[in-house]
Amino acid sequence: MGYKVTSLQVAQRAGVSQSAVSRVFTKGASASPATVQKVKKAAAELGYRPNAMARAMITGKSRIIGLVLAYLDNQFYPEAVERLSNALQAEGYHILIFTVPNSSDSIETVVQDLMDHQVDGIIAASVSMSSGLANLCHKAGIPVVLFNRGQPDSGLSAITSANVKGGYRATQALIDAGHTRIAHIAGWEGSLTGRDRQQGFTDAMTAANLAPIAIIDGMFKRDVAAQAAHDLMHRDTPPDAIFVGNDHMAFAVMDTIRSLGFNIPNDVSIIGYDDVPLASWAAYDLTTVRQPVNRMVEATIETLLRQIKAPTGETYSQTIEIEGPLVQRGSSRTPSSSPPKD
Amino acid sequence: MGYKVTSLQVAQRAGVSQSAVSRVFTKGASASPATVQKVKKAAAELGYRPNAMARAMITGKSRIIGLVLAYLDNQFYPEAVERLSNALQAEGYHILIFTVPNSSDSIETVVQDLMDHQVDGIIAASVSMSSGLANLCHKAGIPVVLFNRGQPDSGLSAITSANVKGGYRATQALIDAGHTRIAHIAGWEGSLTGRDRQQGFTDAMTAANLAPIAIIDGMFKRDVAAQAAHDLMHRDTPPDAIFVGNDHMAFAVMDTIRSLGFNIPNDVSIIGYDDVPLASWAAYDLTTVRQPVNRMVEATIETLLRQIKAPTGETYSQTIEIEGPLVQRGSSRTPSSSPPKD
DNA sequence: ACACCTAGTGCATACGTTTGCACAAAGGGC
DNA sequence: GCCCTTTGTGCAAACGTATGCACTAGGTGT
Repeated sequence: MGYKVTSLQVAQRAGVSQSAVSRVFTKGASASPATVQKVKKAAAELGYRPNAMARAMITGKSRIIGLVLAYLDNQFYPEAVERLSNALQAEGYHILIFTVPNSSDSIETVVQDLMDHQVDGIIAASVSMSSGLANLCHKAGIPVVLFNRGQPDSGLSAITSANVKGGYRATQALIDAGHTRIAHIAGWEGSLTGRDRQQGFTDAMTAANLAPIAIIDGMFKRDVAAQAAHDLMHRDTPPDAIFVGNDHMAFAVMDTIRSLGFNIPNDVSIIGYDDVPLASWAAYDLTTVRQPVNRMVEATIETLLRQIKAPTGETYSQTIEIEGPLVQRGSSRTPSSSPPKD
Repeated sequence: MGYKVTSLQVAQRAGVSQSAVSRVFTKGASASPATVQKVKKAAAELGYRPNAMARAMITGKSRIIGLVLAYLDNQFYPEAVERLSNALQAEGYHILIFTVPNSSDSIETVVQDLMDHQVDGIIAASVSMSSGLANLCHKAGIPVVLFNRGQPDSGLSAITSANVKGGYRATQALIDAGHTRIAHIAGWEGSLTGRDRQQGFTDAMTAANLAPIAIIDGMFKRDVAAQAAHDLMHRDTPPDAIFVGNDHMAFAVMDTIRSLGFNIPNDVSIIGYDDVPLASWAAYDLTTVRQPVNRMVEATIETLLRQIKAPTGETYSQTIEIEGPLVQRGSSRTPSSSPPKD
């Protein structure tokens, strides 16, 4: 029996007008204590709750925000999703979720889908948007925030960690520990995130007057990274340290290297990026650069809501970089644990 | 400039009525080739797309389904979410996502929220619904499918793996390998999933005429399971095998046991449940009972859509149990790798 | 040529809400 | 007791679409 109870039914049961009912349930509207009580009573008896869709249609605000993300196997994202979800829930928003392969054509249709649903805003996690698409959103007045993936001159807001600095810091730690044959298995070079971390790597190497043993694109994928690690360790002079573009790949790298009979960190030091929960588990105990998820989420939501609440036309797009510390664990040597140099 | 273009504007530009436009975009309605062409042209020029909310309001079908889930740190769920999302997307549905702590009061408000949004159906992953809540959904004509968590006489559809049989199978494998001092760190005893797996465990033990060393409630939580493992291994006669209620806990158990100086599987065999991706990674190489996510997702969606499409009033609730094999890996001994008995 | 059916179209209404407007009642300052 | 402000109320018009109904045009069978 799919009976749906409307404000009108509540109204006549409470002996007031339909508008009165609406006002009781619209926060910010005024109603006398007497009406409020009558209406609430009638509503409770009938089990009435305002229809969010009808409300959305008239106000033009759906209180739904679209979340599109590329990877879910990288442990960083489930955590981010959970936090985003909770934070937005607290603000009275809901999340329409989309997972898309990282190809630019499918994201196009997804964003269109989102716009059809009148979402109030879009959070795009680790996906790139064509400038045409960005324009489309802008025209439709839908704010977009890029999460964990900047995009140079898109005019889009973006929240990332300080990837260049983080990459630098990780590499510097390897150098400080006395490593000289250092390789980098990079994040996907098609992403700014990957390129920035790599930039930090080369900056640090150059500053230390060291030449990288190798830089290989790991595509943010386990299997690609594993293959890269395999190749690296089979060189005539294998690296004694590897900075990997994110934790997700670093785990694959560690698995591979160990299976080849090498010891971590005695033979090779490994440093990752993200500090996902798994990094701290004993089986990996991975040294890594922390991405402060909670602060990134806070910044994302604040940026998004500010844009949503802004008077139409005005645009407050902003890009924020959040720094995270290097978390020293057992997968990499420290200066004191290194063999004495010269 | 948040200009929104409506079917009416398209209509007058194409020189037809608003109804005509609607019919062109409503699949199943009829329009002459000439009108179709005129309308499509005008629509393209204006960048028109039908407003999903308005459409939802009039048809009563939002093509949105609500997904509520409790854990996201257990790797099983991100995978499930991704698959559910993709499959539903293919059917033209969208997912409104909610993460809730596993307390019955908060799920109440969440489901209410979902109903306010006129979702066409609800998928509840690993959360329990009070019978009152189940009734509410039934009255509102909103089908509910429980994913990976059955609920005895709720009248709700449920898709689970064959937990009793799975638990039995895992335990039997330990017995076959020659273990005699077997313990069980159970899933949360407040969940049917946890209880069923435990049932399988005790069944197998009884059948083999063995007494469990211990059964401890791990609550599906890493820290609780770790503590349990710690306690177990500090007993006078520690277990030589542990069946853990799910992989997520099993990893914590392995970390703990190894840190105490024991070898897996020489000192202790470990078997988990789920076969999440991480289970196959070299660092854990965990023997486990596979839950076939893809088939569970298929079944979930099929069940849900069938109920959605069913004529109102009729109810096709069904519960499906899907069997999964034991995946033998390195964390547990096999009969041949065991020391010879007698 | 007549009756008949079919496909396509426009008109108008409905979905369930919010909100501007007009107005009534009540309260406050002299 | 009068005027002015405030507060609460109902009426009616939106929001953007789908769809039953009546109607026209064109085609088919005899």
